[in-house]
Amino acid sequence: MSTKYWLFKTDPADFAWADLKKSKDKTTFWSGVRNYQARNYLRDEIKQGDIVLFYHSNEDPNAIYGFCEVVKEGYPDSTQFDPDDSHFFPSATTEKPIWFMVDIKLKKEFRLPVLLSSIKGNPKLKNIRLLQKGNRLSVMPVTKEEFEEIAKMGDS
DNA sequence: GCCAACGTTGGC
DNA sequence: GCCAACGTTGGC
Repeated sequence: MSTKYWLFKTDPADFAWADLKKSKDKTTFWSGVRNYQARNYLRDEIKQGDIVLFYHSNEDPNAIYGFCEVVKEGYPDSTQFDPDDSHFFPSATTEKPIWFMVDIKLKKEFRLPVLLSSIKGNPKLKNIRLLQKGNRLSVMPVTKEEFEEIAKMGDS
């Protein structure tokens, strides 16, 4: 089984790289995704051992701070059942959950965050999903080549 | 704060 | 099943 590579977006006001670093075992559950395409990735395609780039959106500057390893595969997102949670989803039941999450553990912090502007300036990354016009997916695949290029940028 | 792009909702 | 209205995302 080969490793796959992903990019997760987060608004740092909600959950930032610094929050992950403070988390127990540097591990967190990735809850709150409410988009069906992203849900399908979380439920069906993201496997233990896969690698996840960690991207901050709505920040100045936007950047990838490092990457994580998937330590638990898709399971029901508990926030969908909690009426007090902003991600509560009334039509979901524990028998028929709609939304899923995975657990990720910090694997490596980049020496230098890889800025969105640097990604845009790198011809090798011109096809990356992140740069596609109107792209709003918060969970998206990246290729091995794209991951390796970004990891190199973060280390140099 | 603006606004383009997009996903979802709901009336028909 | 269509599609207009609406809310949200996210870069600038």
